[in-house]
Amino acid sequence: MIREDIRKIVRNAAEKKFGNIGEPVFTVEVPENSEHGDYSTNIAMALARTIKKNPLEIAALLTESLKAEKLFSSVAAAPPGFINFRLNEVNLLSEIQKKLKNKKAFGKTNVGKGKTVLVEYFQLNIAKRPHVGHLRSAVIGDALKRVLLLSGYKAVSDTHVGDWGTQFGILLLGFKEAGMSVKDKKVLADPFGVLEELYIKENEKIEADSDRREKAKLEFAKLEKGDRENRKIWKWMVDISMKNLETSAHHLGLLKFDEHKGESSYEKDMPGIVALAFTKRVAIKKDGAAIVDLSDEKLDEAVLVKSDGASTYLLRDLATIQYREKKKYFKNLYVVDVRQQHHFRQVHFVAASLGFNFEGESRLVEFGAMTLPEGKMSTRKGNIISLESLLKEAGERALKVIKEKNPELKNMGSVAGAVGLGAIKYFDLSRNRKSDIVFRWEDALAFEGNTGPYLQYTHARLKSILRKAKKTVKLPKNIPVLSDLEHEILSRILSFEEAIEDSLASYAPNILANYLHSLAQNVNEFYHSHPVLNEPDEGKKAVRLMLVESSTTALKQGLWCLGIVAPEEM
RNA sequence: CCCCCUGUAGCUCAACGGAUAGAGCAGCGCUCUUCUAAGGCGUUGAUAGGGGUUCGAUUCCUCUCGGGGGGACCA
Repeated sequence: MIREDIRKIVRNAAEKKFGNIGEPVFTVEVPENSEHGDYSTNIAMALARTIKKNPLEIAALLTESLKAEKLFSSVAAAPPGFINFRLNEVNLLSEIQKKLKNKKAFGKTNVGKGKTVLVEYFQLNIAKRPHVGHLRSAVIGDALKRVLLLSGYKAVSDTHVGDWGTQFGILLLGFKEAGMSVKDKKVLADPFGVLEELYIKENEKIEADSDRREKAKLEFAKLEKGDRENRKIWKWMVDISMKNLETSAHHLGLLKFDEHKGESSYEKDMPGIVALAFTKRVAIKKDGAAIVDLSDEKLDEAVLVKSDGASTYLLRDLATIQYREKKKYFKNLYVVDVRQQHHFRQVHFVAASLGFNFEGESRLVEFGAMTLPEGKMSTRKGNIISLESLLKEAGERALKVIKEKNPELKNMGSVAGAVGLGAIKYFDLSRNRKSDIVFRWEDALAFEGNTGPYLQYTHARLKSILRKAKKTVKLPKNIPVLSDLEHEILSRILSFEEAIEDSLASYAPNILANYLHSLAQNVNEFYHSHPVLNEPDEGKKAVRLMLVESSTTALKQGLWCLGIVAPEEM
């Protein structure tokens, strides 16, 4: 990566000039304003205190020795003490040319070679249909997995399905009382509709009657103890839900999950953990329950086992950590809603007290809530937007636009699907994952401006040029003078890997999304101001074709990382 | 009561402690005899308030005032 190279060059130059400078904290970055060059560093300002000189003076001194580097065509000091670099164009073009030899591997690095990272996301609940609230975890997790893969990591994705817990007591109670059976034709015709209705009704009853809650909990306790009938019904619910999960994941275009280890799969490990918690005096008994007092951490009480003997979510998560610890993953990433932070802190402390290695190797990749303009989504309010209806609407709107703009297009249906999905995913991924998102149809399904379709469209236009150009032209021996815009675009394409690196470093897909949008803006400006096919100068034409080809490649690969398909035409 | 997040343009969002705080939408004015106008160009417009740390603060600390979330033997 160029940025790394520049870092080393700058550091060496500083050491040569000023002797032992220790390990100064400084950055090499792409300046916001392209007039400041392709890269810049603040090392002079960082060194100012230790070597007691004016930053600008230091920058000027370093600039002198850096000018000899053949990587740069110019190096300049600028107030208050930046050093700005402009890349040598001959070098720039040949680097890009190298990258185009293997387009599928564009942006690929081996920084994660030999390391396996577990990513947990799209944690659906059994017997509930996925809705837009589940979207964030899915698309962020999927994007992380893709970026990890491109960076040379091995990635293991797991849905960690919510297939255990009191909710099944609630469902079982209602199911059995209504005299339903897993063989009923009525039930089989629309299992999710039946279960959802059941769940809502049953919750209402429980609200009104607290004895009923005890009954429901008893059903779950029975299930956990192995009651045959309850197990049978539960198994059926899990089976149909898993099928539904696969369908949703497929419709969302997610990479295949490596594991679907539901909470129930840790059932056998739970008693051991409880025993360990008592032996280590981490847990105490209280009213027949096993609890951990975390009031010193201001985290209240953590419950491992309830008074009725049933396990909790917390215990299941501890078992999950124990299991994953044995796998020796390089990192465990949990892509979860920020609202679960309290719970995860509890897990964190209990795990640490039990001697599990949680800290350092596991971390939350938390994201903000998705709400509706009128407030929170909830099943009870009945204002849930299902994932399927969102995807359907997206596809329909996209198709309408295509019919209007490009009625001749072949395979309209699949392009519409890609565009609709692209809009939805980009809407989510272009935002800082920690921010809350207000879901508005007109925003989530916008096709103009800073949107997924804008990037897809940019890609499709460039592709069109390449199709018409037919053969690629070889670069001439004498490289023509590039315009500032051409230079900037080529330089940005070369920093693709850095966008990936930065995006991964903070698990923030929006960094990559911003990079792509900015690239697309430059490319669109280029598109309208720099003719390619009609350019009479063969040398310029060749460079422009290369620019188009490399931009296309970068956009396509970047979109892939976001889980967005880039159609050839749209 | 305790904990966490958050306050940037009319709206929705960006900005590793750096240079003139960027986009998109909405508004206004241009732009399809040229490679896809889902585009391009121009224009109006913002860091809630007070202290502090720093050569430099939207960013870090602190207080005030707003907004949101969490703290169930739910998940």
